[in-house]
Amino acid sequence: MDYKKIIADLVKIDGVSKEEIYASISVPPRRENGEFCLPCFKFSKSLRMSPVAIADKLKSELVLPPEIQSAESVAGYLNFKLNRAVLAENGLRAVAEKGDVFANKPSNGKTVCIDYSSVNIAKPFHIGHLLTTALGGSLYRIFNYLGYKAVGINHLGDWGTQFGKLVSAYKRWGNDADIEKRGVTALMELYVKFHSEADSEPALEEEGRRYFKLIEDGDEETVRIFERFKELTLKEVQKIYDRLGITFDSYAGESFYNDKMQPVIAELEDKGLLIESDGAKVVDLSDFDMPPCLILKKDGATLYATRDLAAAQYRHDTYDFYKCLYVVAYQQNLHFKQVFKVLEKMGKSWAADCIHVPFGMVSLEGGEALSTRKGKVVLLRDVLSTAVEKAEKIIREKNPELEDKAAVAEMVGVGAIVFSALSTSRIKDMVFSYDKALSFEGETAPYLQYTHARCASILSKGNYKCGELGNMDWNVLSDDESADVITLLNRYDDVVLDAAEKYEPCLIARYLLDLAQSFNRFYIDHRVISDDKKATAARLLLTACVKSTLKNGLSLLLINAPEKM
RNA sequence: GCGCUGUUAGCUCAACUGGAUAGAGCGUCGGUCUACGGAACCGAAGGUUGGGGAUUCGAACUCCUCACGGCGCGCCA
Repeated sequence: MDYKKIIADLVKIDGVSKEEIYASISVPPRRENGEFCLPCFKFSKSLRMSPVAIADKLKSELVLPPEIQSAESVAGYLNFKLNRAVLAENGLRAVAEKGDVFANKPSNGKTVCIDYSSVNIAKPFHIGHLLTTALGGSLYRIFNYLGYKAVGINHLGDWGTQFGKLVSAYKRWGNDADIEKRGVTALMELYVKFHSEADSEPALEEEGRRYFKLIEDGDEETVRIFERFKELTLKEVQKIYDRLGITFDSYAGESFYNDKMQPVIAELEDKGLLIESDGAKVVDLSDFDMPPCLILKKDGATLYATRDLAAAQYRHDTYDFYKCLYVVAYQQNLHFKQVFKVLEKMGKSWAADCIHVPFGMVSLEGGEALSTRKGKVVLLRDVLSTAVEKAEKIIREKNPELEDKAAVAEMVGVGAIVFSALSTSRIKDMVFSYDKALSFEGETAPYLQYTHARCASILSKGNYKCGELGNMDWNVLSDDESADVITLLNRYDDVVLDAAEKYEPCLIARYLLDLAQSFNRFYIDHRVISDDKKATAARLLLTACVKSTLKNGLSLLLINAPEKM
């Protein structure tokens, strides 16, 4: 039910289109002014009337439909109060129709590629990777929910001389049993050792380059070693993805594009875009006030941008995407601007559909940057298990009878961490602190999960049956608290749409907090289960709608909602 | 130096895209339980929205300018 449309159809202003009126309708900041309002200030000039007079005049001309209870002219605003019984009936029926578990919208035939997480081989998965992983994973679910086909791409960092160095270190100091046991940690230590040894023995650098050349040339033994490191890393990282509920449709990373760059380079050459500069080959972007985009090094080797151009072309050819998102930190703003501009200069009409979705930096308390080499890392695995342990401890205190404590603790602990990454605007920098990440009160996932469990508990006590509307008294939902909940419930699909358009899962997070808060207020003030059967039926339905919306919204944020906790 | 970005309560963040008295959480202080789950709810204190200018009936939001922080600016990715 689109109340703005009802109001826009209702109000007639000379020389102002219905669309314009629709766009002007907003929500008053305070409840006493109603659910919707039309500010009349901007019509003042063309109508040659004061806003107050306009609002007065409009009010006198209104013929109110059953959905609207009253209209009032207040200081230049035309305020509308809804008929709350009608609001409740229409609003709750609409949510109830979606069922206990919302299904994804019907397919719209559009594909959205999402490049996210993009782990580096032989590097630990630390909290610096949390944002891209959570944001991308959430956008993946949001687009699927809205009827798109999302394609998750993990653009692996699996190419470069660093891997030659790693092989070199492995050959010198590697211990298979240790690597088997400690996995990526052992690999990373080898890599760090290589660097410290190379300081005193410069020949090592050359050796590293030589091993990388062997990988490039397809030397059987070296490639086998490298492939094993790759498998090992992916196996380890998969455990994290499983805990976060994240999946990928493609692991085509840097090495995948080795044989796909030549055609792109040739095309650039053909189109006369490739020019020489200080021995390197670049695409000039001075027309756009940007530094040139480096395509080939002096020695003819390809670069980051070369690979991204090939990847974009490949994704376009393979997926025919509607949008191709790059969920990558804002450090690479310029890089993506350049790459997309080069695509545009190449005449790719789809260049405009390539979108960088930037997000802020993660640092440690005290302003320290994360650094793998300096050992300044907080492993995501450790953060997750710490959170889960804490959740388990709290469950043992608060709900010792609970079955499946471990499973619920996993949902709560992991949820808290993921939510902390998704609850604020992407672009803001984030200082990681255990204290904040492990908070389970206030604006957190456990608060939302708790509210969901509270709903579940009420529904089970009230013997609520999903889909059974039956005979109920809608008037009992006319109070402020109920109306707030129902108004919010009706905004859900708009919020998800907005989150998709802006690539901002935090909009859903904020919304869910509002919804949970308004429900908890409702809960405190109104008894759901009472002797009045019709009233009980209505309040149970409201509770069920809140529960299913919370559950669906949380799932779009990669968070599970237990029935009990 | 140039470019991008950020700056809102002690701290972390909102503000329906230019609307009415700028709202939440944490923290502080004070309340609400013989419970349909207290991981909750209510109240209080706390703001010149970084400074200054401009546009507008109206600005946290648009424009200009300054300050402070982050990031980036050719052979890494």
